[in-house]
Amino acid sequence: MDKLNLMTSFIAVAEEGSFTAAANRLGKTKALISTHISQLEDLLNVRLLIRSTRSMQITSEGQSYYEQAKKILDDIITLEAQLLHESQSLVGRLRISAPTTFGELVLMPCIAELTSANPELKIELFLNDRFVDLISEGFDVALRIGNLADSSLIARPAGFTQMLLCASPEFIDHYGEPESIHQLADLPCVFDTNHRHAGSWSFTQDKQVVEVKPNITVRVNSALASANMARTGRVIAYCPEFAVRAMLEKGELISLLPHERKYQIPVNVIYPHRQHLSTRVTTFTQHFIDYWHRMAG
Amino acid sequence: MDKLNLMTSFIAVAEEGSFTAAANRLGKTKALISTHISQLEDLLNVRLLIRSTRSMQITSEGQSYYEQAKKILDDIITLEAQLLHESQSLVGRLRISAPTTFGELVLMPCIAELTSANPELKIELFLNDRFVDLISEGFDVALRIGNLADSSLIARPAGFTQMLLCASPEFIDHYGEPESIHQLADLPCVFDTNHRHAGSWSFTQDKQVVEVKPNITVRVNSALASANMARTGRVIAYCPEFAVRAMLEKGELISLLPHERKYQIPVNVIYPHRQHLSTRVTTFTQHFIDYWHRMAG
DNA sequence: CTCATTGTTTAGTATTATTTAACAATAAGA
DNA sequence: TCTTATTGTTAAATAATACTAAACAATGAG
Repeated sequence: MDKLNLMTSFIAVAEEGSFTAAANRLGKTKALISTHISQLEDLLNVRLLIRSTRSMQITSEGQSYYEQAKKILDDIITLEAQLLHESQSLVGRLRISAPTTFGELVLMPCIAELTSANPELKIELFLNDRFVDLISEGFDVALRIGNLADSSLIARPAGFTQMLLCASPEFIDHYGEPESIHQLADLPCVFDTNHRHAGSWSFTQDKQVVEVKPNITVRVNSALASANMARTGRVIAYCPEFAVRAMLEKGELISLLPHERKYQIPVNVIYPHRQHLSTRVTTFTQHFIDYWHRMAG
Repeated sequence: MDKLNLMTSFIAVAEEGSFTAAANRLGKTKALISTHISQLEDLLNVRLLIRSTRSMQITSEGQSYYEQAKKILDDIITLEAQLLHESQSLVGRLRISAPTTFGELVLMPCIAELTSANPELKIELFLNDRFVDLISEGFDVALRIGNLADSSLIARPAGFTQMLLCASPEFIDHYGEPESIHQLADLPCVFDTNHRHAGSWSFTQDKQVVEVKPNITVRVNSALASANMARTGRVIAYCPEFAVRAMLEKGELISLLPHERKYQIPVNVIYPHRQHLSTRVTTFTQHFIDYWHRMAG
């Protein structure tokens, strides 16, 4: 038995002063109102209304129940409205998980735009290159670079990042510019261990993926660290474009074999469910995708 | 859909941290808890819990909903407990309707006992010899002397009052003591118009009711007034015992034909319904009935 | 006195609540 | 790595209830 329904019926009767009027107000039959009041009285074990077929009078218990029951129904309406507002406006906390270098170089300016436009939005960004359990660590959303493992999580594709082979001008002066990816087996290379395939780099040739095993002299679990390593002039690095963009623009690194079709890796926004997404999550996602297209395009 | 049920399930899940534990606590199946949470989320259009099959985490919306929903359920429990206490303890108002003379002579001492034992009980006593509509005038209880009209009201028999033929010693000195009720047709009488049968008095002889038409010289709508009239020595009165008891004890009036079986009229306590009587009503009723038996017996 | 209207009751129907059982996902233990 | 036990979800079946329609008794208005 739906107690809130009974309370609603009783409040209508108390305010209208009649079962029939209350039934009309609620769009129900008077028979239903009658059983509702009886049920409520049985439930509370208290007489709420003294009634004959023609006249009715509220008891003193009924009066005090009316006042407080009305307040409770009001509280529920207020709670629901407030909750909807909370989820549909850009206030409150948004916990984001992202890979370290990606977060440092790409996400910080993107988030800066969002927070300056929405000062009540509180972002908590956790940068970590290991795979994080969104649910148990309570993340609202995560960014993932690379192909996704099978999972119950929901992915929204945001685009791609280009992998680039890079070396410094000094490196090229010393070793000459390679003319084929197969020369990488003979040239000193730094390897970003965040990549899936341990010890090999992937390239796209004629829409086919080609794996090459470079001559690895240094391994490090950071794309930015591998780019900085290449900048010293000792090694070639294979980095996502966002990690080396600034260095390429300054001439500190040069993109090797630029006419080769390099490997593209997907960028995804991940969330742990599909329904009832808060506006915080959807707004962040859309803003990031826009930002990413501006940067890449 | 019973919203309070959904809220209860959600609160259990939030506190137990698991659907299965919540189901055990509520004595329901986990399947039900699962659908309850889904329904609540659909209803509110807000994600309350982020969950996989093994781990779960409350959202920030879920947290704020939990806190306020818990408060609302508490409010309902408090309201119901308070209401029950209000109806089951002797505090508050009790509106009583009673015939005038009966109230003045019998009820006042009876009520005095009750209120001195229960100082928080507030009695409102309305004395009136016309028939009062309990419901539209908001009476909790009424006392009725005499046979009841058909009605939807509930009657609880309290006993009887004896009708007595009375005259003063002066009257007897002057007219002599009558030897039969049939002499009343020739003796001056005062008639209490509160009686049902206009112009005749009823007696019981051999378990048969006998009607006698007295010689009415005065009519008045008050038993006490008719007793006081008899005390002047001019007339015979036919009064309920409670109206003349004090005068009989003082010798101001004498009961005529005491060996005749006089007419008994019922005393009833009336209330407008049968269920969910407040303790105020049942306590008053029981106390009155006890009091009445002490007086009569 | 009749008539219209009230709240109640009952029986029937529509809707919802709940369970059972099968399922996919996953953490723990061997 | 595989098995096992446990989690939350889902679908189908059933139990429970909400609701309505219609007939009813009570009563105030005209």
